[in-house]
Amino acid sequence: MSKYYVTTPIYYPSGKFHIGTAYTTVLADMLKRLKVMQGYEALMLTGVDEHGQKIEDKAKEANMSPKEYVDIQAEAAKKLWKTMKIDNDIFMRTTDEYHERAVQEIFEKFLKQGDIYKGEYEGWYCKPCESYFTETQLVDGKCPDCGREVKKMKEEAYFFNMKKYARKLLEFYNTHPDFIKPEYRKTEMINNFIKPGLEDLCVTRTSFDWGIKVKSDPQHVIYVWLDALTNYITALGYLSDDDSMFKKYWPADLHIVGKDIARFHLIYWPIFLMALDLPLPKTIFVHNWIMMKDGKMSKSKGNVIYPEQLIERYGLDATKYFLIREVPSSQDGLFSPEEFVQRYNYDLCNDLSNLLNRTISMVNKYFEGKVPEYNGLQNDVDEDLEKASKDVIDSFNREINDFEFGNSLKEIWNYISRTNKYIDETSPWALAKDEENIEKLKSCIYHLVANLKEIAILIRPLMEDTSDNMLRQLGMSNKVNWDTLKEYKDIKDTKVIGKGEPIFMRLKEDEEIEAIKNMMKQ
RNA sequence: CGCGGGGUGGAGCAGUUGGCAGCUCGUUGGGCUCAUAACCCAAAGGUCGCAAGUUCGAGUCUUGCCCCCGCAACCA
Repeated sequence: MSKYYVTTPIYYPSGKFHIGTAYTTVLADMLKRLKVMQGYEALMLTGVDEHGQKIEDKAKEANMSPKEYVDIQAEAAKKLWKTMKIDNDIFMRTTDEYHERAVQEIFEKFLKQGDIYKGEYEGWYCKPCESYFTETQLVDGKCPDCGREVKKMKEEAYFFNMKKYARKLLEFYNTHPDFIKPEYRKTEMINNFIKPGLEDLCVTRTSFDWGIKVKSDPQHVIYVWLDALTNYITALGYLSDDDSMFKKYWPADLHIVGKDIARFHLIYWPIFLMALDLPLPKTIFVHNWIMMKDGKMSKSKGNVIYPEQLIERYGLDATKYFLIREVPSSQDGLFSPEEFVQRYNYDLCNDLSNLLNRTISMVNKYFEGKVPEYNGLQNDVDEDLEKASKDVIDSFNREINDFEFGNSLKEIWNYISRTNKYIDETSPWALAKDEENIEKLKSCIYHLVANLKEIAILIRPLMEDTSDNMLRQLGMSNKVNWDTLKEYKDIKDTKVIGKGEPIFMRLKEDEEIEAIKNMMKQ
């Protein structure tokens, strides 16, 4: 059995997770479930990155110790993923003892190898905020957080020698075309960072405490990336007593990351791995953001939407559908109340839910609920429909392999439309009027049911509840996998439920748009 | 001359190796009645950012210019 290891980043829990975080996680979850259905031994990792200055500050604000604060945040994250039925196998916390120990060991190894050296970090320091900023981060030469004067300061710090690996990294890029998706992210990295010459990365700080201490120099705390990125291997038990998982699952098949942290994953992470002499992940997929109509989500703009809000009102599957459907790989996706309600109504209610409903109604009306067996190509359009039923599987796979996840859904929905059209082409209500057309009618109904079953399987990695619901109404078992798709003609002894239940009810557009707008103001 | 992405009918977007400009929504007209005023068909609507060039032929290639967005290194 082949393995598949997919990861999300470990999120920084300094606040509530918004819809962008949910997007990444839903995507990873969908791919994991897809691989499981396809017979892989799939493993999904997500988690939280709990160290750093900002957490320390937030904890102080809340009158807690950093550990107390992150305990609460980690629970909140777990709860959200539970609500979203995310099927992650591991929930990583960087405060876990085995992680801290491994990171310390990695640090010492790098030090010994000469990859890490002691130097001086120089930057613009804001005393009240106790933070360093880079030249470009400053706003009008002042602190971007509090607006006060900043001072150029130096502190002792350890650096990772990135330059040493620059050529090797570039060579790896060139010999592994699938390493970075989409391709233009690679170009961006090469032009912006590698070609001008990599700067060494500062990997420790002394200006705060909340972090993993350097073993040989405990005044220093290991800073962000060396701590965070290594979670992908420590989560599997790298450098622990039991590294069987690591042996089995590393290298990762896919890291999913947002464009904001592309640089760290595309440059620093591979270099760390090279320094550890470990194989590199097969693919790192950089996804774009979900933007609000008036730009980036921010509390001050009053345009933040939280996944819980949408789930509570519209259900999990509808929320997940929207997320995956709306973010293209070439640019940012757009969230707006209008878009959300329209997708819900058009795609989920009109196209999908209604197709199931009208089909079940006809099976009952014409065959007392019993699905006729396959009887060949009776109607003129049957051949064309069956071809579509094969094509949709290919196009779905193609889009998934191209990392065009939104398009993969589009392909399924095209197929749903094709099936709706088939009803008009065959006009079963007309066929039912004449006993002579009984074989045609049987064929029509059979094809409709077969298509719906196929659709239920195709959407299953993303929308399991909906898939279950569809199969139940069709009178079928939900014990299905990707191979079940091959059994298009094999439906037998099946009785649909007596009265179809809408899986998605049409929303009143104006009301719901208003409702979502209100959510965003909270 | 920092780097990358984008500028296509009212809105949001597709357009692989150059070959009659597509999709979804909206609009207008029609069909159907199995279904959730749903579903199906048809029509109207674009000088494909601007200009020049290569070519029998360019949204698609070349050059120049104009807009919008992101990145520009230690902030997840």
